[in-house]
Amino acid sequence: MRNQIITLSDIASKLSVSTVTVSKALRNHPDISKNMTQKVKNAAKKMGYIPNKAASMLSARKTNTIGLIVPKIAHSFFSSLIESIYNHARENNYEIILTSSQEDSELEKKNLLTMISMKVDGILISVTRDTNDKSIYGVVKKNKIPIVEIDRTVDDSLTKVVFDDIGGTFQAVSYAIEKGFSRIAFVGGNHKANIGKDRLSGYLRALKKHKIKRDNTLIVHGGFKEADGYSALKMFYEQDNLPELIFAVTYPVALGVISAAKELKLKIPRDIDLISFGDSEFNRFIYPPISYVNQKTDEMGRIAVDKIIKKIESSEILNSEKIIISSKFILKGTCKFRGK
Amino acid sequence: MRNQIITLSDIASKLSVSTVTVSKALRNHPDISKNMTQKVKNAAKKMGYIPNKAASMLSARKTNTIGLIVPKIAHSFFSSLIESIYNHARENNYEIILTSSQEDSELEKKNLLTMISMKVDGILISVTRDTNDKSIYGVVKKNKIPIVEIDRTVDDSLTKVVFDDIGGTFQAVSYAIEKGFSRIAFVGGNHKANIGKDRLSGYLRALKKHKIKRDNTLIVHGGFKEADGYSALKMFYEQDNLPELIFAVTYPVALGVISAAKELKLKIPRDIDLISFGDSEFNRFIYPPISYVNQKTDEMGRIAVDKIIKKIESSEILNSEKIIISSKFILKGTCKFRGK
DNA sequence: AACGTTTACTTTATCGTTTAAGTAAAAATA
DNA sequence: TATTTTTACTTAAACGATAAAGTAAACGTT
Repeated sequence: MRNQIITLSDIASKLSVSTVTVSKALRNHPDISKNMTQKVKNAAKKMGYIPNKAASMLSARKTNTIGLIVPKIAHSFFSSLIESIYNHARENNYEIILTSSQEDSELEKKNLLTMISMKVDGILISVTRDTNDKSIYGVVKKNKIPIVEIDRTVDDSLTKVVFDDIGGTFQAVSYAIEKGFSRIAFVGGNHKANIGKDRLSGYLRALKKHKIKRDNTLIVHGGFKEADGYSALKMFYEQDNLPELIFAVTYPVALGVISAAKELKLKIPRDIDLISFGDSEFNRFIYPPISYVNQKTDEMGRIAVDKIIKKIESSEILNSEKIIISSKFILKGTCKFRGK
Repeated sequence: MRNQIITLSDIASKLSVSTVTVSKALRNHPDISKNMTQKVKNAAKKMGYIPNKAASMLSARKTNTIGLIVPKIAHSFFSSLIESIYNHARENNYEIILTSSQEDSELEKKNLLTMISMKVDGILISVTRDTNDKSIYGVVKKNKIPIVEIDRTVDDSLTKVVFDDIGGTFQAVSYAIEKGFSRIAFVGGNHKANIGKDRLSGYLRALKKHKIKRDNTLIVHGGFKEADGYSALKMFYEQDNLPELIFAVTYPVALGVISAAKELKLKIPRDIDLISFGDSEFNRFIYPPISYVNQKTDEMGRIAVDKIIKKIESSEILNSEKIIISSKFILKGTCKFRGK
């Protein structure tokens, strides 16, 4: 077993042909005869040739690589999304370079530079909750790299794939109202971020439709994390302003509410009821399982990959689209009825 | 805003120096004067220069990139591990190329080739549960790429970072026995895989120490997934061979047990008790929270990254080590005592 | 003043691949 | 049969960076 790294020219000299012939043969270029193509492929296989992507990128300006930037990895929504994106990318012969911005928009900017530096063919990004300035995409645009936003977005001019945040929330909150709830809180969500803003607007729309007056003491701003749900419920309790039901802007926020409820000895759904936007694979195991607005992560990943590849592979500039994936309210163990 | 991509030679010609001067200046090479270095850096910044990694790789044979291969992404253990590896890699100025083998060892082989093709500086891998042939590393070794195995391993000759599967299981099972449990089942785990094998051996060792005879009807082979736990409990029930306590080889397996228990109307811990190897961030939310053997994923990620970087950056060939991260039994809501 | 040394650059060659531009021989066409 | 076209290659050039080798000027040293 030789441990030299095999290059095109090794194969070429072995077969006494030029490297270009080898390169073309391996790519099934019509210039090369069937016979030679086969000979080259056999030799390549036998010699254990593995192409050098760096070299081919430099020459061909194509890496077959998609850069993926998420705010967090170890998070059930994002890890499902990453998996879905990874699988669909692979089916289409693209690799994934993954970076996480850890909800830090400075790091996010660096990640964008990294992607450009690594010459990814396209970028999929879900921005941090604090990113509210689309100027972060300046470099990307300057370098003409296709980009698609997913779930969390900031730039209206870009193609994006999102859930039906407004509609899903509207449906869930309307359902609750129709079941007899009226003091419904909206908890969590940075309202600069699209998902916070849109979910809030779905909530408000539902109140309006049912002629319930907006009560700002029941709308809590904040983040998308467990701690945000936790502190919100604590606050309601301390201010003696408990709502009948909490709409949690994400599943982690809902968990925070549950956690605070446990400490305060409030029973869900008896003392306080709960719905969340999004669920997790663990929802079946908690009691009661939270009723939620579903997020079809697999579909989101698939569509996002399709869109970015379409942008990469079509030479003309496609106009931007906003793909909205329907999100429906799923009734589980909470929000069943108002009253004991 | 020009939309040309800026290269070293653009900067060079702007400053009327050679590209080499620019290249060296940007890398703080001592050949270049303070003055010139500053001038170059300013120009680079102003012109929006972003290095082309493919080019520098080709020239310098270094990508500052680590390939990460996991069997699954959307899995709480692996997503935490990925996050930890990502963060520590970034701190050390390495990027991550992520691939998932989806528990498919053929795909795993392809992923290894991809990594070589992308010229990663080193590879971190957690093999699929079916990988039992270290020959998969043939190409990697031939290409002299440093590799470190994490958690799931197959090749004794490689450096690896693992949990104390034997010791952790031994501790947990011993605890259970001391609390009065004697019919303890071991569920899940492909016993070809190291984690299955070692956890089984910790279990057997605990039985032996406490002079409990091994009962093969209580040892269930299988995978590491929820379905495996589910079917195991169903089987015990149908065969009228319920154990007093189940040691689940992974947290998902434990969830499967819970799920089956729910269907069979068996209460945990009253009718059947449960421990798992590993937990999840959701464990606090299920009732009762499962007592488990802890896995310090962050530490595992950090050590794995340290080891692979050490291998990458030291020219001499380091001999292989096996780093064992201690794993301790953590008592939560299960396995408290035997008897009603 | 004559010499070696250091400083701060430049020139040249190379990494492994692909694209563009040849070219000789074979095949098709007139 | 003479000419054009096609086939199946090759040679040359390039992608953008870096490493190695070269060089002129400034600086030290005795």
